[in-house]
Amino acid sequence: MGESETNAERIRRTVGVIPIGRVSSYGVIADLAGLPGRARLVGHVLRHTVTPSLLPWQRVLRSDGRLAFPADSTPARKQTSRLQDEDVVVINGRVNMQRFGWQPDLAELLMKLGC
DNA sequence: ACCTTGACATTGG
DNA sequence: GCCAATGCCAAGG
Repeated sequence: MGESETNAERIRRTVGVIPIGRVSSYGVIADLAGLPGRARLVGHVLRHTVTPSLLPWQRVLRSDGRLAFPADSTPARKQTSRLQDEDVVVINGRVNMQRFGWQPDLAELLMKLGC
């Protein structure tokens, strides 16, 4: 029968495509996953993902480049650490999207997603 | 089934 | 740049 892939699965798959050393945003991931306007769902899915270590969740930021976690919270520090490990510069809980922001060509993404 | 909470985005003051 | 209002909708209570 038809596609039985859940929204959560599509979102996790899309997040997994963000290259090392680059970052994206909740809104962009939602769009690329075929769920326009549902950025909040992306955050929800990441928050409830049981195996976060298998996903590059640290590369997903707010549209303005700020981390979604409260500044100086434990998760924020962990995310910052993981980003710096891949040479992404984080200053004041924020990444320069102009420099590290990444957004694939839609056709290219669909290829990678196996469509 | 209703209400509140969120790892959000966009627009308008 | 900051704040409020809206739209969004799955999960938890």
